Amino acid sequence: MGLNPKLTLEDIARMSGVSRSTVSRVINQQPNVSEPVRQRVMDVIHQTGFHPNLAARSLASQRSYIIGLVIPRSVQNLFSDPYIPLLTQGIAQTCNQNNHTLALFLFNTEEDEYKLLPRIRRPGLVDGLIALSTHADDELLTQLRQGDIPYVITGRPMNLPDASYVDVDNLYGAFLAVRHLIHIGYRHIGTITGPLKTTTGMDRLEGYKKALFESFIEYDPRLIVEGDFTQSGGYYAALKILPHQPDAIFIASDYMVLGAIQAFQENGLTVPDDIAVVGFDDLPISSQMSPSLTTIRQPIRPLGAKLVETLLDIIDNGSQPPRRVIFGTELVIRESCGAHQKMVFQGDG
Amino acid sequence: MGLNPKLTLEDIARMSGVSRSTVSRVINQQPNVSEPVRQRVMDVIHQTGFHPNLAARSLASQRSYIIGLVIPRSVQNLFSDPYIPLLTQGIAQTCNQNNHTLALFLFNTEEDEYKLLPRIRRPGLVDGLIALSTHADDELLTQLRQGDIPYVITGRPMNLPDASYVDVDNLYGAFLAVRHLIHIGYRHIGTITGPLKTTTGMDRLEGYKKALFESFIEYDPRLIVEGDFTQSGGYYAALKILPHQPDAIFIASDYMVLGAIQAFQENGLTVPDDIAVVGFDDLPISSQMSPSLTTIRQPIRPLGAKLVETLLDIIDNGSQPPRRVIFGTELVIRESCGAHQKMVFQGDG
DNA sequence: GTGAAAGCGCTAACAG
DNA sequence: CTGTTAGCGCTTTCAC
Repeated sequence: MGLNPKLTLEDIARMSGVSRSTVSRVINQQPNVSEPVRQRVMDVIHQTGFHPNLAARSLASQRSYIIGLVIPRSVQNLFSDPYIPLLTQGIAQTCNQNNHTLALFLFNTEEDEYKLLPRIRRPGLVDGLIALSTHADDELLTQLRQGDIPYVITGRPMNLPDASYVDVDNLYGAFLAVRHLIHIGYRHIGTITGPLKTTTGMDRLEGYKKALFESFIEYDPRLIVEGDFTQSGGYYAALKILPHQPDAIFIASDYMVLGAIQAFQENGLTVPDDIAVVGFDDLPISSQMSPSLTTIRQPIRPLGAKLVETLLDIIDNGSQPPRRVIFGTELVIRESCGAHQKMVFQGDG
Repeated sequence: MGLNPKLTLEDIARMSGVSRSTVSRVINQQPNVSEPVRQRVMDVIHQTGFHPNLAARSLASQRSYIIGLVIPRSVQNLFSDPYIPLLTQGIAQTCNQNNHTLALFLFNTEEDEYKLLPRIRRPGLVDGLIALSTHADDELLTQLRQGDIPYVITGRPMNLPDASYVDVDNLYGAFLAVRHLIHIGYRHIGTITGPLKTTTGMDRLEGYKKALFESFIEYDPRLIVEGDFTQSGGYYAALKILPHQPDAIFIASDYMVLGAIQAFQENGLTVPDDIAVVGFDDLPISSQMSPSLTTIRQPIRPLGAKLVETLLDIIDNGSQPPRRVIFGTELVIRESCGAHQKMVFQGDG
């Protein structure tokens, strides 16, 4: 199979008795090649195991067919959150399907940031970028806006009116979660939020407030504790909220739930009997843990797929007008909310 | 700062009154440039925000400065295991430090495998590859051996005598874990292994056996259950081992511990009182969970760093002789083994 | 439908 | 120490 490693278009052309251009046309599936010729060239290509050199193609066509995934420092600590690997899987798979290569830019340290940002912007490397969303003052976003590289952001960015992004309906998702708790009968409902300098954190808090408001429940500021989407963040936030004795709690990410539940256990509280829990994300682990987690499902892999598709669209057709895609979310009722114990749940239409 | 996007070496050369070659020399930090000239060129480069085109550089120098990380389908389900993201961080960071770009090749489906393998081998894309280890019959390894791309493998591969790899001392690590349990006083010690068609799984099982053997404890085959390094794998393996009433158990990865502990809880067993546990990896979560996990620490990030360094060495200096790096491991004693309750632990010299 | 020729922007001998 | 020159292997007009 994989025979001569260093063939060029020229060689294939000679071997099939045509010109370089024709071979190029065949490889790129362009029209204007007669069927017999196409066949002949294809045969030679298969027999030789030829692959065109990508650097040369990039240089000539001004397209590398590489897209970059940028994970800024501010979400680095979240890399153990299964959310990111899951999203990455969706992105990687869609890259493959579209014959693009995925470059991964992880910013570990501030030093990385200095070295990496200029490199990313080098011409001839990536055709476009997918950036994980962060707070507004992130250096990365500034650079993206100034640069001329097509990009798309996961999650609505804060001060980037012209940016394209893909997001889920965080507000409505959180609203669903809290309304569900209210329907079951809880009234003293707390929340552990995401970082409130991100739109994701803010929107989910808004949804929480909206659900309470809709049911004429006044919210107690002491029952709102800011988390940071990490497991240990969830743990400490839970400790902070516990003295105020919520009977139920909406936690803005499943990964934080893991930490929070540990805090509950250490304080002798069992879920859902002593405290009901609804999360957000629906990670694979959420259905397997015990008690299984009632949560808001967001379509993580499809989100990754859409990010790639949107980016490719922008690369091909320009960044204007900005693309905005919002995925819906879905309430998944399991054990941790206590619905099955407390009442016969009858839908919440 | 980021001004004109489409400058070329030629432009910089003209602007600083020298030839293209000289600018190239300055950029690549080659000798044979007088200090004044270097200064002048550097000034122009900074003022213009010039970055050389990477595709052109790749083509001319036959080096892309991109290295690929290949995660085969057989470890895809492990992508939620924090081990992989951690390793990826180490790899990414070291790539940055060495001015290389990291390309991520995730094989989700069999289809991906067909599309991706040929693409990876295209000339002009990657300078070399880091492959996560898998079982011997993985298509990927076959392809790597046949191809002419430099590569290095994480974990000793099975039937690849000439391959370079970076690994930890799995056998001795497992040995440490089990010897520790024996020292504390347990005698009916079980193990949940990794996949036994991988060297990692096999070596850790060997270490378990060796420790028992050394203490003249005959091993009970019913206390050895094969896992697959996943959380749910740990769960089911634990269910399978429980009827045979081990008083302690060595679990070949911390991530599997998470599943196993859930199985213990559901069966009314508490750790370490009813069953002692020692894991392997020492993930960030291992010290935070409750009870905190006694485990074998392996230096995951340094491992990633060494992988990159080894690969770059191979790229520069050839793949012969094969490089083999084995990292040591370390027993980290926490709560889950019950050492502190059972006895005053006095080291195990 | 096919081929010839002109680059893409850089590196790397080779002169000088 | 610096400049000239010849490619790297492909895409892409433009003729025919």
